[in-house]
Amino acid sequence: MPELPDVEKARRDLDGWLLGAKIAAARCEDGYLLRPGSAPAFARSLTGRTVESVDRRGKWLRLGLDDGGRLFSHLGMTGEWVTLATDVRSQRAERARLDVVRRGRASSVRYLDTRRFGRLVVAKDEIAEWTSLGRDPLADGIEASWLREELTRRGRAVKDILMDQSVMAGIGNILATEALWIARVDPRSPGRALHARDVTGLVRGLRRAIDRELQDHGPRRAEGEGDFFVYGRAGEPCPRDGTRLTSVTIGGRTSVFCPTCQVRRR
DNA sequence: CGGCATGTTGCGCA
DNA sequence: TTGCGCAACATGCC
Repeated sequence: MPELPDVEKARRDLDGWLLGAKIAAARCEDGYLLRPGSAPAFARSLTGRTVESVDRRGKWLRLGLDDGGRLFSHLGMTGEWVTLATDVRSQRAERARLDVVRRGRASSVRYLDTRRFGRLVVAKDEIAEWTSLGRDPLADGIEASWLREELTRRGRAVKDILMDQSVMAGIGNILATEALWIARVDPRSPGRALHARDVTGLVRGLRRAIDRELQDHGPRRAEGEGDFFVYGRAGEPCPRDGTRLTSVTIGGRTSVFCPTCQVRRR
């Protein structure tokens, strides 16, 4: 699920469920998700608090509490927040729950995470994972001049730079793959080799890829097998020119691209 | 059984 | 110091 658009959707959900709500009970028995932290500290720090803000930066979420404390949440690979009635048990891997009361109505917000790569961190102040994040494409916007400077000062593969959370926050393998295809840039091209036009193309590509995922093309999402241009489609024809899509590994991640219309800069 | 997966971190080697 | 590659983390699905 989670790259920037999915995390933004989670933020909107949480904002709707939790803003102004008082936490009547909080539980997370999964010590592995609390890195750092512990089940007792989680319950103690959250119980009785009121949620005053719900923010997102890159792939991180942050709840601001009335005593100045915060709850940070990273969805990892399979994390998601849902809401259920207080007495309903989730069918899937539930790892934490916040039982809240808002305008006199009780509800329960649950954190589900099959693979448990996610994290929940309760802290008094900001945490380094949050403060060291780079520019957020949605919240801060991206300017071609800024991106060009970031790319041209690095020799690493452009796809690697796009996914560097300390440069730009929120871009993962899917968005980077899609944006590079839209911009017709080979993912292996060194950042500093890109032309000015490649960079403007990338800015547009990122925007399009993010907006596309932000749309709720919800109904037949399950069966439709994800409607990506090239992500997950190695071996299939390029939607633009029909060339067989190739895949390479960059920074340990599979990168699909069209060897014909995506230009490789040196 | 092996391979793969939307994420991050840490280690070892240029 | 920078830049990689790669294994590891925990779990499910082909």
